[in-house]
Amino acid sequence: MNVEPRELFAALAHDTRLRCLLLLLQQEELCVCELTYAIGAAQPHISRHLAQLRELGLVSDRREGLWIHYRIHPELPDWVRAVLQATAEGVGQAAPFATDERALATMPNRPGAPRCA
Amino acid sequence: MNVEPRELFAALAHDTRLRCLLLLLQQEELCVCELTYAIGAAQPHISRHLAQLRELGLVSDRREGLWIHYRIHPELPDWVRAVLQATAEGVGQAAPFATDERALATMPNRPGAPRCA
DNA sequence: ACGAAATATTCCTTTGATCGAATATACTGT
DNA sequence: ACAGTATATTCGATCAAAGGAATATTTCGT
Repeated sequence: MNVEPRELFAALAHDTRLRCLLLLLQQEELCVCELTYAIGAAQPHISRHLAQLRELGLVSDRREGLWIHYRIHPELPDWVRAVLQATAEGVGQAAPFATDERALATMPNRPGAPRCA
Repeated sequence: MNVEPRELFAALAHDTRLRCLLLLLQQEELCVCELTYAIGAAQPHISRHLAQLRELGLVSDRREGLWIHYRIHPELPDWVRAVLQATAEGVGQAAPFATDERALATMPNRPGAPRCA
């Protein structure tokens, strides 16, 4: 897979998209409602930005019934993953990224996780 | 020094700025005319984008007579440097970044280097 | 003080991204 | 078939970034 640096960085240059990517970097897989809850934005807002990440090939999606689960694209080039990893280490403890994780942890009725129990 | 990820990535999301930064990552220090020659753009174009990098604190500048030498800001946070490094390793061998280095290598009358001989 | 070289800035126009609100689509259970 | 839930898309308006061309600034040598 080929990722143009200009397009990658343009994608990362928006808080909503970066927050989604950093959450996905931690959580393996998340559905739209989980991302919406964690970030605390309107659903169309999240969906729009997820669409951009999808069109760029940065994330892949998988439908499971009513839910669509997103994850970091499995074939993402190593250097792109390294960029994300470095960013997570650099700013992951600061707002709003750290608070996103905490918000997600307190979400009730999460799809996926509950049904594995 | 504090760098907002949104601003960092917005800065990297332009080829001219990324080309300047990747050249500086290799060359320690370069003046505007060297960057202009290597990239092959108009001087005001380069100068404008260098100004943005400077205002963001990503590069520092040093005047020496008629020339102004730029370098990666010495106090750049580690994670930002890691992002640049990963990018250089990922796309440094591809156009236009690789060709910039070759163009710079063939530049005649470079300030700085010549007078050290 | 003047001309020349290196660099920076301004002006104006154009293009592209983002947003809120509304609406559309896809799937499930009954 | 219908209602409800999750997700995606469209529309129109707004705002910021980028470009070309021209010009300003700083410094040096004489």
